Amino acid sequence: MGPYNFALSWRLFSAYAAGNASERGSVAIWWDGKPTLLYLRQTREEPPVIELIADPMPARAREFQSMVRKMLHADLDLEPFYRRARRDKALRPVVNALVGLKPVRPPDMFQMMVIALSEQQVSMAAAHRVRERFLSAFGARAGRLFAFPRAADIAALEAKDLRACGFSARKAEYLVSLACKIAGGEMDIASWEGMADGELIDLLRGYPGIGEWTAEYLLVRGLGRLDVVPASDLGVRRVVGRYLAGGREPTSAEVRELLAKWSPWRGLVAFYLLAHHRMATDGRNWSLPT
DNA sequence: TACCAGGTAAAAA
DNA sequence: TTTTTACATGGT
Repeated sequence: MGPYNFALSWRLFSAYAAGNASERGSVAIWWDGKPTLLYLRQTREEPPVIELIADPMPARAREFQSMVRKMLHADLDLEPFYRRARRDKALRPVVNALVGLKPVRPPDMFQMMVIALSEQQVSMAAAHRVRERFLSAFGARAGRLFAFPRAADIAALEAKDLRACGFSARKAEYLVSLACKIAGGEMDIASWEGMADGELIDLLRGYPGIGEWTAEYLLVRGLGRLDVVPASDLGVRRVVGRYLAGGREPTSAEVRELLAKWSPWRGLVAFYLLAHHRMATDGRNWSLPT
């Protein structure tokens, strides 16, 4: 199904994955009640295939593969997006430089909530360090990596336990409360599947700790709702300003206007702009392994 | 040393 | 109703 640049996609995903994933294609996840280490790589055959090795090989192999396919957006066809983007002066060089890039999403929505809450307000570097401490304290070791703790694991903790990782007292309370709601069934993630983006954003915003930014972030990054944009996101505002508005820094309302014409790929456009800008500026060596 | 960083909710005005 | 403030950590 169209191009897939796994190495590039994984590098962007793993850059801030703390101790959960490595740059070379491994990631620790929970499966069948056990912390499991996965290795992923793309073969050189034509067409390329994503090879998947788990240690130990997991139960329910078919379900397992389906979960991995979701993580990788394996069923996303980029071609319609590229056809549209290549007709646009601003987007053409961006997509041409990043052909085959897809977002990688965490396998678990509670994990995505931990990531989102950790990234509220503070720098990516600060959030990254907090998650490292969180993982080493409460994660489940799989090889040299850690699987994120599940909601039920965190539901059993006190807010002060999370405070010790560097979460603010309020974020710590929100995370324990969210964990309790998921573990207790009050928050039914399976039921989100059939809901429209806007409806689901409104639902999520009703939970303490989840504001507009977080709700939108959870949808696009955690659920793969690629038309959703966290328009108030500072990074999004900056790249949309840089690539689509002559360099000034737009408000979130202006971001929504500037991206309106990209539906149903508004979130994907923001992702591509962020990726392109990061690779151009952050000093990391983004060149792919040979 | 300040100040800012991929926000949120509660207090104050 | 709208505006202001506290919050935690890491980089500059």
